[in-house]
Amino acid sequence: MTPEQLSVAVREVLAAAVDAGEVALPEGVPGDITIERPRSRDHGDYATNVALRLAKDAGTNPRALAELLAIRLRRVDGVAKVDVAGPGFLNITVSAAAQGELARAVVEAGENFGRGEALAGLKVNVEFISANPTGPLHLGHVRWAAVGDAMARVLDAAGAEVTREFYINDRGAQMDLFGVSIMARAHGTEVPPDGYHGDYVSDLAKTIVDKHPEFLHLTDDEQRIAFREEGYRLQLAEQREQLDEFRTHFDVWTSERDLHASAKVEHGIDVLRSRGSVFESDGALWMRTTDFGDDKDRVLVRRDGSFTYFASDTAYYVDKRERGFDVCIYLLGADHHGYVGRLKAIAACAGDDPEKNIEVPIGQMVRIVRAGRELRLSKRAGTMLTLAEVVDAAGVDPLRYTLSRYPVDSPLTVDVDQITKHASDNPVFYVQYAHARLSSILRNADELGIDRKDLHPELLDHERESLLLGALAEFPRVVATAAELREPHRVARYLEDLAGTFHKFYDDCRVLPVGDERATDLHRARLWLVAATRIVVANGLGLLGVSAPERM
RNA sequence: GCGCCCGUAGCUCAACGGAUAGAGCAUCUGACUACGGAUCAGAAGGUUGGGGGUUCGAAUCCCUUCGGGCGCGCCA
Repeated sequence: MTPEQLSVAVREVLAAAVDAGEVALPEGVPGDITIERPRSRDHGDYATNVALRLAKDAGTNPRALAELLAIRLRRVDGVAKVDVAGPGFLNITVSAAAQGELARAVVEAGENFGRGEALAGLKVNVEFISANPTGPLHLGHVRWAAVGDAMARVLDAAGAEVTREFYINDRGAQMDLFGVSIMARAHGTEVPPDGYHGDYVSDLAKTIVDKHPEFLHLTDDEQRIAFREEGYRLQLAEQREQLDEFRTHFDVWTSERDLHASAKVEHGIDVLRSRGSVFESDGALWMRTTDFGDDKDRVLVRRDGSFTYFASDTAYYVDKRERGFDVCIYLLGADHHGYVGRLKAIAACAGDDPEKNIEVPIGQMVRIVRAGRELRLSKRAGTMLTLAEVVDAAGVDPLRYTLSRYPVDSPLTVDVDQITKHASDNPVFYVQYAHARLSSILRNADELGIDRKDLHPELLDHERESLLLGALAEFPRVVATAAELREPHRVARYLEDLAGTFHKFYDDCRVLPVGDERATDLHRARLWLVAATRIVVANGLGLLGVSAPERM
């Protein structure tokens, strides 16, 4: 019996009580009845606070209402016990047979277990990282690579149609500065103070000169462009390669230049003009974002006729909506949170609902500590820790896991020594180990020739079996909640809890026969449970883009 | 100055407005001649920064105050 089924049962019980005239609910029977897993085992398998919530409407006290509902609830098939506790909670214990059936359901659903329809029909665009192509991706970007990808996977699992998108900021002054910096290195001259000083610029210069020695003989103006363009090409290719290795794949790469080249910027401005949000002043073209909560109006076209970065943003949003996305998610770092107001204003100016069509979760910065001291990452100063370096040192799985197990709106401190040298402390191994153990049991069962033909769910009545089944039943709700709240870290936390519940079960409940012992129905029932648990662990790790190893 | 985010165990962090605030790491004590000890059992560790308020119930919502991070360009 799953929480979903229980929720339905409670609603039916309420309706029946109303029909029987035992209780009056002027506001009707609520559709959303909360069934939760109580923290304490003493409070049953499930608990609901309906009586607390409805007492006022029913004009009675919560405990009396709870007692009344308990009587009917006890008659529901699969319900073993109902207690009224505390201020009026209903604590429900499910029968082992009803609970054990879940093992079969999970095994039959396989990799689809946990997937749902909560967000079915919703077209979602998730944009993240969107780094400038003027340097390697660094640890600061990696959090969004891990979280953004996990978010996309979770949204997909909840039924949404998801597109992962990377916006390439390949226009503007910083690109020229990048070109000039490479050129300086190629000639062995000083990089300008506000240029890019990292060692990688020298490497780029060398690579480019080796390949294109003729660049050095071009005019200065030609060289600036040649080095800029070649550097751009190499750097973008490197970013893609590193993200590929990090198992973060984008469906769409949109270049800011392309928005301009394809006249989408003009089109975007036209769209907003037609909605009356564009005006001219001081020889510049503006968007009246203050109509929608922005703290100041924004310039689209400068007095000299050139487009601002904001114009690209505007056009980009219009373009996304014209491509049919219902929701555009921009995962930004806290250093960009000043954009939230204007992005929301863009949506509003375009006639959309800024509360619905656009979401801008702000990820707090990753503080990076090494040997007790904070590292400051700066691309221009050249002090950074690249994605490639950290992946080499820590491995993709531990890194992805570490970065996606925290909510993005909390600042995160990563100790580089911790994540590299002491990788075995990482909770990812606790979860992966559970998967390896589960796989091992299933392998051994195969070798012993034990099948799982008949499931006798009522035999799974050990407390640890019950806890494990209860944990498995939570998975679909965890996925749905993670998707709705855009909080993939919930999946990681759930997996740690599930792995712990499994390890405890393993410790107390022998799964396979010992020695010459014959396989009993209990062995087989536990094997079903093991098979189901393995599936859920694997599915959960998959949502985080972390591998589920059969052996470690 | 204005705005956004954060403040929870020694450290890193959890906790759809729910019951006795939980994990991991670190510390201490135990458990392998049976399915993987990368595990398990247990101990210790807290005025959820402070103060008000809302209600059956607040770490969570509101106000206030203190502390930390970040942002406020016709830059990108």
